[in-house]
Amino acid sequence: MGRRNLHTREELAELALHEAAKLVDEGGVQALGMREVARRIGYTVGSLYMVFTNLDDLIVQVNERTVVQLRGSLEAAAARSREPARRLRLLCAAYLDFAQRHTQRWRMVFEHRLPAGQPAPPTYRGHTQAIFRLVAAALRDAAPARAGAPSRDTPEELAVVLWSAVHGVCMLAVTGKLGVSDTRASTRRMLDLLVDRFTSRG
Amino acid sequence: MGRRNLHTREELAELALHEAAKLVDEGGVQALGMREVARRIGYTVGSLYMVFTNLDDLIVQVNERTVVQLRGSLEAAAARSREPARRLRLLCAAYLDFAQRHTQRWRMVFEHRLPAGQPAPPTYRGHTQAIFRLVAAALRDAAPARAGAPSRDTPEELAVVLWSAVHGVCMLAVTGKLGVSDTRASTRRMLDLLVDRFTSRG
DNA sequence: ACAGGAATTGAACACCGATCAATAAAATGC
DNA sequence: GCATTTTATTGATCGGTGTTCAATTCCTGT
Repeated sequence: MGRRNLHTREELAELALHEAAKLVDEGGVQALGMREVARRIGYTVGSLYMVFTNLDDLIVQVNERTVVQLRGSLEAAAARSREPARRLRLLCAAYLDFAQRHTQRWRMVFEHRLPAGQPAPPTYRGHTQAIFRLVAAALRDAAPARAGAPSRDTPEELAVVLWSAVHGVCMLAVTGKLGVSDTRASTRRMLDLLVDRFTSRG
Repeated sequence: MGRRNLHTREELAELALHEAAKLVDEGGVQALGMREVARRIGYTVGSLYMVFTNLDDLIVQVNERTVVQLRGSLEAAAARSREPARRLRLLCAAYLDFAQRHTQRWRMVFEHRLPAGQPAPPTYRGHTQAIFRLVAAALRDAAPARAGAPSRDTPEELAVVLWSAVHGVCMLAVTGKLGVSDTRASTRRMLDLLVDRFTSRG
């Protein structure tokens, strides 16, 4: 077959990314292969290489979408309450919810290694930092409430620490590496406990 | 070549596991392959399959050793102080140190997926729980010091939360997914901050 | 010394990501 | 409307992987 022009390059990329994401959700990174993606969108491998430089590129672009989606979920959660402490808890719940609903894609974001060379695309950092800013804002709003000795630590630093911690709890819970019961409810309790302890002194 | 009997099965496994660990340390999971391991220990692939059922089996056994080594490091750290708060900080420092020294092998422990079927071997859980017990013990020792209202949360629950949090900080720091500066010193500060906040109310 | 068994190999298989000449259809010029 | 150029698409191909297994070669017990 020669050229068909059924889809533009953008459409082809869209199809591929969509199907790739589905593939990952179904069977983890391991299930993601160029041939399988091509088959599912009705093309052959060669066509994918017109749009993606290689498999890593495809993965990075899927990850980028996942991060955008995650950021959206967290922003929606943050908008649901003006009360800082409650907002933090909503953020945690949203993060855990996302990790549990899109476990495979979420893991891929954090576990994929790109080969030796250069780092993730700059847009990654943008979204990551936006997430940190959501947490930092909540922490900043929470801090003045506790009068008295103001903390030496900036909300930005605190946000990084707190969110890394939340991330760790979600990751171990979701991957079952805790060796303990990992019910949805118990994990939420753990997160509440973490935030409680973390914010109990400003 | 026929049988040589240069090594017993155990020795062969030992050689393979040792070289596999080195391979991972050098180039991550990606660098670990049956053929390469075989080449390095002076055998061919076939021989490896006398000792390991497949690559996943090899990986799991490398991971098991890593976990044992990690547990040893943490136990040594815990033995270095009887003062609970200080002991917690030593445990954190030891964990971070291990993650930074053996980054690739450490990541493999948490990131490796074994295919669909059964979970990690039971010895895994044993060591994992031993680690949690170290943390729980320190927390238990720390709790009575703060008199007044005793916490409703058991030290075991607290240990799981705290250690998951510590794990998250170490992981994001070590993999550079934070998007912020990830110097050794700053990460240790983050861990101290986390433990501080976490234990400031018993 | 011999037979039986066990260790070791190397070729094979099926799959993967990646490349690229060949091809067929659309786009363009006339 | 026809010829030419351009471009999308294919499918065969390459080197690599994990895995299997018949064949080989040596050790071991008698």
